[in-house]
Amino acid sequence: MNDALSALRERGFIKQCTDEAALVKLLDSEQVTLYCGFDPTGPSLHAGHLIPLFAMAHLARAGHRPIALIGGGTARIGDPSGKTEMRKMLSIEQIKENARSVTQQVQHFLGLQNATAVVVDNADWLAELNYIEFLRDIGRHFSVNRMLTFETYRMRMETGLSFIEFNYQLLQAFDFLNLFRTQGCRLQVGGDDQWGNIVAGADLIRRVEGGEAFGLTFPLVTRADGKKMGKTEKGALFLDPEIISPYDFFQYWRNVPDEDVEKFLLLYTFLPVEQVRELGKLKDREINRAKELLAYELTTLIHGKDEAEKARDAARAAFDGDSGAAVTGDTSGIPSTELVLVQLSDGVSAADLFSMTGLCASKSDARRLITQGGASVNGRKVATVEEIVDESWLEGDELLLRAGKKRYYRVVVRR
RNA sequence: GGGGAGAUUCCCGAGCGGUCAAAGGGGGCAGACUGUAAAUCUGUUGGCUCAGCCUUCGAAGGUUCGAAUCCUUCUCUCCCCA
Repeated sequence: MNDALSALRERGFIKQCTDEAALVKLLDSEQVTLYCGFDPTGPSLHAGHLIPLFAMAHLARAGHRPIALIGGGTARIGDPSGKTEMRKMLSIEQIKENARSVTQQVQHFLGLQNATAVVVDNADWLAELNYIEFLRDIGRHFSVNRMLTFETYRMRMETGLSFIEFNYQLLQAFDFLNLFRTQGCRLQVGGDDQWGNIVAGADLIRRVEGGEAFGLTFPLVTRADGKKMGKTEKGALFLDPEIISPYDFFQYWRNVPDEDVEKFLLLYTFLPVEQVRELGKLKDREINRAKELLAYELTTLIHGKDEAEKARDAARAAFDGDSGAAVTGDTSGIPSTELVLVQLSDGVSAADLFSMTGLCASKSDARRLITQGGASVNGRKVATVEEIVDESWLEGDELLLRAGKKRYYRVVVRR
């Protein structure tokens, strides 16, 4: 379990640490229990959660004991960190449902790394808190003056901050204290936006228990092209295959900017550092090999080897040939819907087909695409808005719709 | 509690009785160029049964031949005072 921290540092995981020298010593001398929180504010984890997940996996591999804390309680409050306005409140039912799926995803990911996936939900202790007791025991340790100097709150002094959000930090600090007491948890890790909350927890432990606890944050990952990390045209890059298909997930990573490939390989795969450095040296079109590997490795971790191979093969089939030519090869990884043959025999307008598959948001959108010459079916360009697609367009049992250069969708005909 | 300002299409932000589906920018999408990259240039950006029609300018009413623009009430936000 030596050098767990330097390994993380080498891969680019470390942004801030409360007392690095002491933490190194601790990590080198014993098995450390650590935790990271995941608020179930959405139906699924997304790309932004990958950094803490990977970090926990690395620490687990080094012999330490990670706990994933699902914020079923804190999600009822809403974390103001890094947000310019209050997000809308989720219903308790919604949070519970989110917590279920998030728990599963965390367990799945950490399970693959043979990490003993301890998962706890802070609703178990926060939901029952007694307000008066909490204020007396915990609240008195927090200085409003000091909290107001934190960037998080200062920023919100402009736009407004409600009392409910102002309390978030106390609850998260209490979580840390609670895990310190019940699990012997000594370290909390999280995104850098959590720095204030994490430090507040470590402080609370020192004040209440006189114990020493540590905090460690990860950098906010950015993309070289300035686009928001993990954002797709459909929204966040969720890990749930029902929301983002493995193919689209694969494509996101396959299309990352050149400058980011090395950084992402270090953060989002377990490939050895030396190998990543070699891959990072690739130039021009060669760098695409590194991008493909990044996409393949990560898709394998999230969706499994089969899905990753299908996605990779489908992407190769769709993009390796001459653009404009009909696609040959195994495209089964590309998302698809079914169409009954009878419907096709009667002919379907191309605009309908494109909006039906979700490649275009609306029929007007499809018309626009066709007018601008960006629509094709099985390599055959849709020339006019009036174009009708019928059986003569079929290639085997399939219509491979292409919108623009990169977006594909399959329509499989059922006979 | 009192006084002031404001709520516009994905975002920012013009418009202040008809010529407004609403300037400009950002973002998105498409085309050219390419390496499924970046940069650049061009086009496009509410919906539909698309040379026409329908629904949008916080919500509900009202005035008018006609409203995003005027009036009333309501909801919310920000600022100043307490």
